[in-house]
Amino acid sequence: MPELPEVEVTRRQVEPVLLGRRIEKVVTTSPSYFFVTPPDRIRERLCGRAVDRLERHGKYLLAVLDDRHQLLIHLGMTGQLFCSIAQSPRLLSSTARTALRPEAQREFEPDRHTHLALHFEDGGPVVYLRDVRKFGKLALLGPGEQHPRLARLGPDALEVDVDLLFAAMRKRKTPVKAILLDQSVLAGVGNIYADEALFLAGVRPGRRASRVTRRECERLAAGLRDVLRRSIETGGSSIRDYVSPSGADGAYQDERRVYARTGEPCPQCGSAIKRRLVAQRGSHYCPNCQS
DNA sequence: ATTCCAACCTGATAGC
DNA sequence: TGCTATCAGGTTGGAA
Repeated sequence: MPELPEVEVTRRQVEPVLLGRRIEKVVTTSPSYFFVTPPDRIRERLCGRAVDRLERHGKYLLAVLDDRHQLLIHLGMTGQLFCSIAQSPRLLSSTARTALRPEAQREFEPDRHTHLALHFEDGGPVVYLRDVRKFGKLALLGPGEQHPRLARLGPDALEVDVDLLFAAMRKRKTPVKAILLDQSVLAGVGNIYADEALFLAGVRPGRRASRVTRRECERLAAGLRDVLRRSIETGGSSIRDYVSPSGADGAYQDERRVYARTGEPCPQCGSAIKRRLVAQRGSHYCPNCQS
């Protein structure tokens, strides 16, 4: 699901759709794992409010309301935040999609996975939050309240600092990839971009963090910055469930060097990309270019 | 103090 | 065709 670039692309596209529009009606699904705050409270609280701004903290989105309450959104693995003028065929299952004629694919119809729909007084575009697996989270926070999950986040991965990264690696016998995925060290890096940055740095994901040199940390930091920035530029990765709020698929997956390319030739040396479990996550690397 | 691991869900796909 | 097993971009809380 969405990592930093996908969440940032979502934020940039959805914020202008939200700003200055009064919410008239809120539709939710039933209480579930997804709703940290019960859906009836969310409906009641959002009704009549407007969103002042949409912030991103790591992989979290935070909608700040005009009454200073805040709606915290995590997209989990399959979460999608988008609006009705940006329908996308990708929102349907592939089988359901192929059954539709192109002209019938345009209008998004809320389904059982659409856990939140915001309708506005102006009658304009509806904003939807959809999450098939319900690993995402929706929580309402009071004015000035900080959710413990946000409090634990490290600095944003776009501003990765070499010294900080290197310090986090010292004395840790855990794989370097586990450090990159640790949101309290760096906020926003997930499985795809961890693998991509490790490739650019020439470091295997399973290497002990304490064995990563300062020089390699510099390459890792640069790799992370490059990969995250470039992905935001191209609209994020759309490997499985992610679809940008505009409905266009992100294009970054075409630039992936190793992620989900098991068996394909390494773009640098041609060796077959390997896959193995590191830190309980599927990890991809070139056995020749990465040590 | 770290590291591991199951759990939260549903859907797509590979293999038989 | 259809069934089963495996795999998914995340995070947590508790066990080891």
